[in-house]
Amino acid sequence: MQTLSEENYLKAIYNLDKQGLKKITPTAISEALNNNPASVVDMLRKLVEKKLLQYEKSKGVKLTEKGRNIAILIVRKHRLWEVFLLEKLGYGWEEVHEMAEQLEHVQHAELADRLDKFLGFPEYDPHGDPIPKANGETAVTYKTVLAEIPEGGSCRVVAVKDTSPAFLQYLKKLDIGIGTKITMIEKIPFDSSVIIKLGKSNTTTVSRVFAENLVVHE
Amino acid sequence: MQTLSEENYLKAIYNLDKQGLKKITPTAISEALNNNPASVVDMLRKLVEKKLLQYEKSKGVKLTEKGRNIAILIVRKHRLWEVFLLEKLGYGWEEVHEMAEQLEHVQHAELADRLDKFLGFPEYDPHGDPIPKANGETAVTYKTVLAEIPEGGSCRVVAVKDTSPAFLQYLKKLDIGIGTKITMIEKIPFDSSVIIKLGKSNTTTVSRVFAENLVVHE
DNA sequence: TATATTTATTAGGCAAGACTAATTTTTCAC
DNA sequence: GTGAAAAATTAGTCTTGCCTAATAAATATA
Ligand SMILES: [Mn+2]
Ligand SMILES: [Mn+2]
Ligand SMILES: [Mn+2]
Ligand SMILES: [Mn+2]
Repeated sequence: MQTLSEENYLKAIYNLDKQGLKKITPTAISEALNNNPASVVDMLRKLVEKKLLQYEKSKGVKLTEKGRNIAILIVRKHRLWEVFLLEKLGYGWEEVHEMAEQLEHVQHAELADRLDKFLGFPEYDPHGDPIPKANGETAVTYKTVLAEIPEGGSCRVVAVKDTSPAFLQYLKKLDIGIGTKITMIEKIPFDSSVIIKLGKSNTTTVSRVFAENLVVHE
Repeated sequence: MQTLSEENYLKAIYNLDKQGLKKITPTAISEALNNNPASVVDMLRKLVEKKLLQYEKSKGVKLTEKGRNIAILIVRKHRLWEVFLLEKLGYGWEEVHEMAEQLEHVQHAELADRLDKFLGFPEYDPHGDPIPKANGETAVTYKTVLAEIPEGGSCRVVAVKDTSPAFLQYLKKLDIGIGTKITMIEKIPFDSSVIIKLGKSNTTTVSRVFAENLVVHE
């Protein structure tokens, strides 16, 4: 059994790995958890002791099979609870993440599977992230962001990278959600803002930061 | 905002009060929480500081309005989550309490009300305990236990006092649940065991401890 | 390669929440 | 009312998880 804090470290490390970070360092982890590298070093020692990860200064941090399984289960629970909160309790997609951060730590052997079944085995969470299956398999995450689409190209929104209420509320205001079709009209060289067209409606200009946090496909 | 530990103290004190204990002492609280009176004294100091309760050695502990409201909300969430786990996820009544102990601490202003609505505003939890309403009102709890029914008298199960899996599994085995009709056949003076009849089926003998943990009405 | 900068680690502390072992109060019994 | 027993409180520790400051190690840079 792990503490809540240990679970959050495992999840953070798992996510950094999924994001493609090749060398996972104490500093990277401390940035993800918004705490101090010294605290991370303490905790890494403890997690190595518990055989949940390996740490060599040259290679960085690697989860063991056991550590990764725990991390996957937490992510699975997190995303399933987000679906529950949105679909069953009617919360908005900008509200569910914070509660899921608490719910993901609720412990019971069958909980994830029962929730999964109750929700009808959803494949994606409200932010477009794939929900790991009971056997631990996870669909590949799309990595292309709107900023990478060439002028004239078009795509559909498949996920958001940033799940902060600020970003999600802005998307809601622009009427952009998972599945929305976007055409890249023009890229402004000065500050990398982009002009896009939503469906067949009017065009909008969004910032570089915006365009780098919207995950698209096609 | 309170810590998880503070919430558990408030809930324990609220429950002792509901059970009719006139003077709530550090020892009583430590027994409810399965910890040490010395720890309780530390925490009481902190909760007095936060104006969540008052403590005078002569009168014992009393929750303030603020403290009681927090306690009621925790109990409300606990019981609503129990209904959710039983009705929506299909758990048994002996399994839900442990998870509800975790879920009751999930924080969000609207959570209890949304859950309540989703569940169809249930009045009682799986163990027969009344679910506090959004405005804080709570139906009176029945207090008569099976042991108090006179020979020849009959009654219906309305709740269980003990919610441990051991007791609930035993009840399940005896096919006793909320609503089951029981007739008191005989009380054995020697050890206060009682012989009861379930519905119109056969008779069974149960212990004094058993008879004191089954709440009945009529 | 030597120096500057960044990163990692160690050392020393702090707050929360619990515990054990005194010690002081209260309560009970006679 | 006195002495014994029970309850409450205090004192002193421990663990977890975090922090800051100091030091050591690794990287970059010139
Ligand atoms: Mn989330
Ligand atoms: Mn999500
Ligand atoms: Mn319960
Ligand atoms: Mn209950």
